Amino acid sequence: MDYKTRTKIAVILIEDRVAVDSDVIILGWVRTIRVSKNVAFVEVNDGSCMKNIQGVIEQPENLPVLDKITTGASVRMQGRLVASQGKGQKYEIEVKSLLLVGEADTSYPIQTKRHSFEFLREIAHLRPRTNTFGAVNRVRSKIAYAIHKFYQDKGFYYIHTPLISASDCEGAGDLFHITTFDLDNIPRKDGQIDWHEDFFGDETYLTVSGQLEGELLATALGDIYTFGPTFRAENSNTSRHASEFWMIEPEMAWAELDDNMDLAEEFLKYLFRFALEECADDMEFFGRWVDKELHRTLEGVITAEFERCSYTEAITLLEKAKQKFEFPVKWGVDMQSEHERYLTEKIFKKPVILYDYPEEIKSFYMRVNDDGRTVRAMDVLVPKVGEIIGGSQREERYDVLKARMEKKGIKNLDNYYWYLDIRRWGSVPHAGFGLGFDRALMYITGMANIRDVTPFPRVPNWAKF
RNA sequence: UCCCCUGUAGCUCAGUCGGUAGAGCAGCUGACUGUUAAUCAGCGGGUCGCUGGUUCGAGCCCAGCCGGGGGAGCCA
Repeated sequence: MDYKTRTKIAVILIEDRVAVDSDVIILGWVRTIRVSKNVAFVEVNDGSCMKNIQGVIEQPENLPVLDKITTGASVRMQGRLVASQGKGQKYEIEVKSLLLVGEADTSYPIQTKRHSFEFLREIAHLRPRTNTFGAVNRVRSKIAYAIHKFYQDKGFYYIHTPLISASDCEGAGDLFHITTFDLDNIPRKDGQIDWHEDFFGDETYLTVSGQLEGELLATALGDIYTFGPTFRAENSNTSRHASEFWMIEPEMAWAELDDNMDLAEEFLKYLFRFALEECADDMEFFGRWVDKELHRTLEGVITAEFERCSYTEAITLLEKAKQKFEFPVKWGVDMQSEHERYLTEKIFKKPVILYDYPEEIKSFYMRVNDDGRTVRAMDVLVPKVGEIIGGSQREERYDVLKARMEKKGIKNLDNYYWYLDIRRWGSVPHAGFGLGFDRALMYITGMANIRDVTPFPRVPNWAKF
């Protein structure tokens, strides 16, 4: 059987680059088949696009293999591309040859009907063959590409920060330990675990962020971005949290908070527009079946000028609001998602960038304002989700940073000598932010659960496949 | 981790007052059809999440455990 020659369905149905009457070979999986005495229809999908192509067989009795061709089977279909006689598709294939490559018996779990996302999660090895998950994975790939294109076109360098980290205080959540110790026989010294005996001669973790290393590269290359996996051992059981997820973290030298805001706004708009323009077919599917408001929501972000509002102003606005909140509002408290969503959905009705948060509720590395009470942090809030980006201008003054780290109770400051060193020699103002890739994808596709935009999600109690 | 909901056929679900189970879809067989969530007829299909308790009798009531969903917190 010849697998080398084939025409992808997207080339026929999306790009419309194949002339009628051409001979084509399709390699793909049968989505559904209808056989009757005088005519049979086989719908094949090859993953190149949302759409199936329909093969028409005029004399089914001459093709006994049709008995074995069932939903889920892989086939090689050869024939002439013709304008369809039926409704619902522009082209179809007059089948000359139909070969069964891999049969699918009746236990194939994906049926020609709607399945719940919960069920499909349990068969994550097969769900990419469904319409929804085919679309999710295609868009995921395109958006990953768009991220690189956006930054590369701006002259940012893509850097790889380590996934294995020895700093236990990068700021966020619980960490996964990594070790080569025999867990039944862990070396101890004076009652304590003796990490010197471990693989790296030190206690190590999976990283929770590439930011600190990103700063090191930004203060040499100028503008950089990271795009890679991160790991959090938080016992979070929500639709928005995964234990392993991908994050984009740009970092710019010679930049202050307003530059950071400009970049974040431009970046989000670029990604959303890219999805609408480059994934039109898949996006149309999401708009029809997953979230009817999707296009309006994304267009709203693309066309809006993001509101910029200080934390202090936002608190004042929330205090004046008639809305009753579960968590009371008061200067100094961290913003709850109900507050964030009220600001972006009710007060401004568009994306909002909040900035200058109280020093006490934000991380050690954020630049302290002249008032001494606030730091140059920013969160980008969007309707329907709330916070989608978090970032800051970094503290570039050595003494101020060191004092703040001590104040925040960071032990073993010596472990961070390298982070402080870039402030000792040739320090520059710099700023950056983090965007959760999977969360951005949720926003773009309208999918409500992070487990359904990640091909093989890792969450508490689930690391299958 | 906390609060609420939930677990019955391959899938989605119903199951009344406690009397050992039913539908639609899928599958199989046949008929029919330029069909496209095809249609029509027939057939097969169950450790009611697990363990224990109450009861003459438990899918149903009680307890514990396990799984799933939604919300909250933490965050991206």
